[in-house]
Amino acid sequence: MQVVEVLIEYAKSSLNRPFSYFYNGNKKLKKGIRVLLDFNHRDIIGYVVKVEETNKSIDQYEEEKGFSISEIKDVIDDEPLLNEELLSLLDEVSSYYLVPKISVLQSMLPPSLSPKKTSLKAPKIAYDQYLEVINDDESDLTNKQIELLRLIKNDGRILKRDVKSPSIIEKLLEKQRIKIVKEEKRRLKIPDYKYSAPPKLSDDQNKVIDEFNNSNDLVYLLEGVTGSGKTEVYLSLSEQVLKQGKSVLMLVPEISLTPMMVEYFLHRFQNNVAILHSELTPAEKYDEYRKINHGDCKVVVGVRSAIFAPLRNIGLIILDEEHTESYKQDNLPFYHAREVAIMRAKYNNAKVLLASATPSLESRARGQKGVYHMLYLNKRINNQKLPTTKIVNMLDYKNIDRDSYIFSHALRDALHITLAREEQAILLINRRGFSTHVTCRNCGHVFKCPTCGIALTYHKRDNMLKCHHCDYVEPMQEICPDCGSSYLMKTGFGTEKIEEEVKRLFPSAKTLRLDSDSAKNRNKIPETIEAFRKKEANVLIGTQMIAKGHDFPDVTLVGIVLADIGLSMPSYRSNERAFQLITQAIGRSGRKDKPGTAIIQTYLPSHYAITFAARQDYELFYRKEMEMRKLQFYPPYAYLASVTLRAKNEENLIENTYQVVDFLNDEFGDEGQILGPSTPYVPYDMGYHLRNILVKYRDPNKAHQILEKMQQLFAYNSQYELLINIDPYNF
DNA sequence: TAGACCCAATCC
DNA sequence: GATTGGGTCTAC
Repeated sequence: MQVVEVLIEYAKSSLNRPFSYFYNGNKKLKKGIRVLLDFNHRDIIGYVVKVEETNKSIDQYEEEKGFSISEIKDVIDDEPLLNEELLSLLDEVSSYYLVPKISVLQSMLPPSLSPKKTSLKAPKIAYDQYLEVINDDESDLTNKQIELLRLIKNDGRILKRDVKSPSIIEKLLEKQRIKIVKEEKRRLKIPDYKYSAPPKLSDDQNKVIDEFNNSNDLVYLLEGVTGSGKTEVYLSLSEQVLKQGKSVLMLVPEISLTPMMVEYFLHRFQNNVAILHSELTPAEKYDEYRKINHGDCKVVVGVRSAIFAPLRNIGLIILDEEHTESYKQDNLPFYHAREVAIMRAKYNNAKVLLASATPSLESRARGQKGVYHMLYLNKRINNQKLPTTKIVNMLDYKNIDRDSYIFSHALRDALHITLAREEQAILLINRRGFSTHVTCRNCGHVFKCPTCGIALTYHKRDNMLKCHHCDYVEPMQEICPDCGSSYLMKTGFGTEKIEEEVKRLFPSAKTLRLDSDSAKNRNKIPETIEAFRKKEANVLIGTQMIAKGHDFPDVTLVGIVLADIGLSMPSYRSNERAFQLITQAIGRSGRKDKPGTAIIQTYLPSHYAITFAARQDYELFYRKEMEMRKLQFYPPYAYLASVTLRAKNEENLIENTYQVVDFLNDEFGDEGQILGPSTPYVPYDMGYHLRNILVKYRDPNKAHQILEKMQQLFAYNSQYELLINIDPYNF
């Protein structure tokens, strides 16, 4: 009898322990395979972490262990799913982030291989069938048969489904002239790119590459202004690494926003490139995964989760736009791709290259301290000038256009001039929908999401109220459900409202809107971007997704309709976010030979995040923000962990949260600061109430011990659920 | 995580 | 007395 210990598919810390099952079949079970189990009257998938051969009887075994064990229902895999490196990475990630191991496994593997019940229904390997000649003897064949035989011989082989007459194939097979060869199919369609030779590098680019090559540090931070040629540095370094027989992992924030990076890599490395991102279908993901795993592709371009790609012998890991928050997963397993990249680089003896025009404060600070090796690309390749920027104080009514409380005179005039010149403008408003709140003027009722408790946003196009946190939607009401008054007020504005304003003020303007509402399917984003680039419209209105690295040669005006939105978010990172967003958005104005203008409307005209962004001065912003972080004891001067408790019963929840707070206060003493409990911005979730605790500390090793102890004491509890987020972003 | 189980409320 | 609904518990 074989006895195995398995991790079960439920990603909960209270179930993050092995369960035992026996197996009497004739397969030799291995660590790292999936098995089908009966767990508490349900069929689930388990992941085998230990196999033991025993002569004991089941009764004996149960007696010893003190629990009953049942039999494995089915064995799913023959071979382990993960290689040695990923297995050790699994341990490292789950222990660093204090998250259930199974949650890390589920992030590492594509849906078809994931230890989840749904993987059983996920796509299998698809094959292409090819016809190949084994004997070209043409005797006793009909003319049609000879024709096909010659065709196949000529091409070497042809796809079976391309041949229209299956009967002729049958005959040729019967007469043993041809055979069918099955080959794994790659369902992701990638255009055939011709190799494009590298352009001649600038002196600055060569300097960066030399410095990178001639040092032995683990992590490099490349601070390079937009348009300084970072991509070519990535490509050159990747080429070198491939020549050494090693592989390359290239991470990008979101593929739909940066299809350019994928194209560059495909041009240089063709079918050596695998692509991994969230918009692939499960079948496509599975195929890409296997190609990487088999070593058919040595370059992976992908988003956050691609950091777990099963590449072997990695030489280089690049994170483009390293400051991007999408590198941090904000649900289980809460990992940050940068930290996982460093773990993998250590194991593989590889290097990590982080790059950004506006690096995250924590990376830049590590660069300052010499933990990361700083590299710089300060000059734009074609020496474009920075746009002229104007900050408009929206508190001063004299600045505001009376006809439109949203537009200032400055922005309206600038837009007018831009349209008259037949140039293009981008209007950024980092909020989608029409208005942000709907309130009853009579009784003060605010329409809120019943599942998460945040205010609903009015969307005019479909006359619905939508929750921007979950996917809750309800029809817009005409009367207040509390008092029956019909005096409902819509306050605040988003992209929809701006689009309407532009159309009202400039009836001849052609507008395009791009936000996650208008971009429902995966082609919509590149389509809209392309339409705007082709000048099918002259005003592009959108959320932050229009601010990212696109190149629009005819945009000469960028208007930031309200720069304060990010700043009012309750997070220690809100200044950093606002600075990065404004800096990036302004950078879209005035490419090529035409000078650009940017207009920033704000109620906080002297806020340093806005003034430094207007001047595109990263260094000054960095210094000022570092002072603030030091003063307030936030990263990079402190480490953070957040603890969230989630329960149905709010009274118990509050009491339990205080117990956890007391425990943390006792354990940390003056080695940490415990903030909270507080009610999160999103106060509840599917009928569960939430409370947050924020822990700040200097010594991550000590903190890790305490948090682990806390988890053991409090997480194994059915009254509430306890979630730990190490290095959280939203606090 | 989700089925089983338990208890109370509700029905006729 | 049977049925329904909500809350809690537990898993090998």
